[in-house]
Amino acid sequence: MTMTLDEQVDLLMSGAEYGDPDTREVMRRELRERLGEAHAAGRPLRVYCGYDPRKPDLHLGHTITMRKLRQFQELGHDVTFLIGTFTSLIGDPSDIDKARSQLTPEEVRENARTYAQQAFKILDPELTTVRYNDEWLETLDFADIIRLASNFTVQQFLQRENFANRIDAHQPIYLHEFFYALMQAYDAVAQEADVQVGGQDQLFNILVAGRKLQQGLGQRPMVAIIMGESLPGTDGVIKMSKSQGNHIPLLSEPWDMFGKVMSIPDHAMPIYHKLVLGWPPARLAAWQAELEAGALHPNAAKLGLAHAIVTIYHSPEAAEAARQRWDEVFRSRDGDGMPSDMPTEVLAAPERLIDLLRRLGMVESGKEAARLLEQGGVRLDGEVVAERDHVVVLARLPVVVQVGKRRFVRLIADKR
RNA sequence: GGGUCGGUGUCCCGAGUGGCAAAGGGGGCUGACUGUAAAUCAGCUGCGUAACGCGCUUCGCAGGUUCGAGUCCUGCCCGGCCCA
Repeated sequence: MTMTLDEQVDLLMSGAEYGDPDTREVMRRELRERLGEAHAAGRPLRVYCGYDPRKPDLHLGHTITMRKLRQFQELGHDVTFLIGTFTSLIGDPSDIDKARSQLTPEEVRENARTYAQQAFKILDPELTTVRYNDEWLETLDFADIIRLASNFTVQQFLQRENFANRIDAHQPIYLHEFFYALMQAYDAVAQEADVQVGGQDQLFNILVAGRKLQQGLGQRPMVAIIMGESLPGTDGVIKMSKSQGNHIPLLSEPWDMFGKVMSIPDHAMPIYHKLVLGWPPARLAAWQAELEAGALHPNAAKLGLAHAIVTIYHSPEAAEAARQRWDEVFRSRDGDGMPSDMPTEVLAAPERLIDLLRRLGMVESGKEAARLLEQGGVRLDGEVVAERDHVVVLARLPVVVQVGKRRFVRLIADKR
């Protein structure tokens, strides 16, 4: 670790974005000061990033902040992976549907438990402290909260883009949403944080609420590292999020993960390399040049990306297997295009294909099955079945039922 | 509390004159094409059926008017805006 102070600052500030250059300069300067002081005092900085455990799984989009934490970790600082157990019990205010389904403490604990496991794909478990914010938030009483709230004006909160937009759009803003920011701000105070990492959606919570509250309570305001770019989802445009249905969970199975990565549009490949694989600019530029020169085929590039990502979250072996299966299923133009492994089900008596598909859960409804048959989306051993009344007889067994390109079931007469 | 505007196809956004299974997007699914599950083009996208016919269930909730209601009336619930 022979980086100079300025090199460290450059590294840690890379990817951070604040919407205006002045703020960036301030953060940069403060970070430099702190790093210098910490070094002189021989103590590491306290760095953290908070994650909301309401959703059962983290996805690739979350790894951007984790990689930033990792950088701090590698420079010897104390990293806390903070899990917002308390905040998530309240329910996300901006998401009205979800607000109704409040989680029990047990559910939150369960999610939280796997969260840390998932995070350790990026973070060093030895060097990471996992904490839960109910540790300090639960102890606050109403008087405490009023006192905390008195550090802010309503106008300060209304300036937040999120709220300002909703006022313009005539959408509701609930009072407790203000307290959400307040709670998150208190996280920083309780931990006496030196640095907090977050995404753009946390700009207000960290830069305004968190820093102001620390200052109001006599602490030195922390340095905010707000990651500028967010990862687009599988559609290639909209920020990855579970509610958009375009996310790639860290816990997804190798084959699923591989396929999801393959489904991103070509134009999203560079940002995936940058944000998910964490490629430095030089390497990224070289890769892009190769691509543009035609030396690297886009399909090969994407296969490489999918392989690399599955390798990180599973293993090289799993990535290799997924890739092979991909070739089997999609690359063989005239082959049968079937994966080597697929679920097996028993057919004990002749059954109408429509009923069969529904029974196996390969379609949602009989209507859908009928539609798929009409459109030529259903195959038996690779042959399109068009008659909607087709009956699968026992003499055909074993037979592979295929719906669309990716749903396969092998039908057999009976188990063993 | 008063006035006013609004809540639409259980993914989202959004048209809708009393005849509507309800326009149009997005998303999703299927097919063609290809370099992939990309792009492009086409079709489909409430459920059940002995099924191109019949039935059932949908427009915040509950009633009512009507041969017939998303559309009209009444009450309630939930939101925006203005006033207090």
